[in-house]
Amino acid sequence: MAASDARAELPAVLLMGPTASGKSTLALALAERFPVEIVSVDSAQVFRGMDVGTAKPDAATRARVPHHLVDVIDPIEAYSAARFRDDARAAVAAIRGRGRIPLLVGGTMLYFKALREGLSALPPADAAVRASLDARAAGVGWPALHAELARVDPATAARLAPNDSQRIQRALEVYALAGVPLSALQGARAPGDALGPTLSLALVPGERAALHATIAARFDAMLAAGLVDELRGLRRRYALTLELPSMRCVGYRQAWMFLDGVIDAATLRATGIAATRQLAKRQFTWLRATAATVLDPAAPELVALAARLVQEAATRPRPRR
RNA sequence: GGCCAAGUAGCUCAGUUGGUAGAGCAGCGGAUUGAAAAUCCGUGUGUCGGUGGUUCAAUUCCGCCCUUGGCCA
Repeated sequence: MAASDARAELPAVLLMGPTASGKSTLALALAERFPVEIVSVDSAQVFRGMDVGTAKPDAATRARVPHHLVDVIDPIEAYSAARFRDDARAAVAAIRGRGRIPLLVGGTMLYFKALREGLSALPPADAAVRASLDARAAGVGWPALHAELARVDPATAARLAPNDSQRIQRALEVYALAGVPLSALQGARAPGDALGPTLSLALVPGERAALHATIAARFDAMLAAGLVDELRGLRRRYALTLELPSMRCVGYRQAWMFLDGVIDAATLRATGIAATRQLAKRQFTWLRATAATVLDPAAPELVALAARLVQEAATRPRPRR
């Protein structure tokens, strides 16, 4: 087997886990033992300038280990699962091209899914169509638009709740742009095997109470590190609104209300911590349905165990395609 | 020490003209196809502070006690 073929078959390592579970720490430990480059799978770390609240790796860390898909857009812009799928696949190919192992680390489970299973061929988001739908919903309410969806796309309407604003809007948007129902386009997915061989690891804390304590401590650390000041600066620099995807991120939304005087400091802390716990809970739900080797972050030999799994995946003979 | 008010779900509170109680938030479970740290769905038994009394029946009425807050000494 030629060396170039072996390189092309290096595994992509997927490291998934809820917020504050220790993913980054484990990833950096693996980076000391293997020639890896990290690909962030995180819908919040893509925003430039949002460093404190997204627990973004610092400059020293990024100088030591290459990080991809961090700081890719401004907070007034929007990212997407489809763009992530494209960007991540390109990054994985480039990393393999350098003979290194792509280590994809993060907690945005929809992005992992888009990467592994692919996405259907659908029209991209259209700001004008969305603005129009938002305006109509403000007048008649989302249940009325849900009823409208039921007339043009009964299959999609049937699986959506009348108040699921985001999905109703998307379904109507697709119909407006494509002229055919979303349900008619979703059947055929672009194949997800473009990722090549993968090792899927899930870092799942066994004790919820311990994770909750970690979450609280980490949010306090973010406040102490200047989360509110960071947002104040961002609001000066950009024409931000609370409705932007960036400002819906955990911590920033609460800090925004604090800066506006809607909530006090104690409420900022309480709601910020609660929102983080709720995020973690949704991530648990994804992980329970995701095929992966489960690791307990509290395991004494965690790094050694993970390293062995990566070693095995990297040296296992793989059939030529 | 006296007077007043309050003690009900993890938290903030509502309520029962006596038939053992319910909201918001939190928590927990689930969904998830170009905004996903988003969006949405489901889920509420707790010595109703303690104790004695009245009553067929007390969380509810009465007595005493405890705790907290306020006012007066």
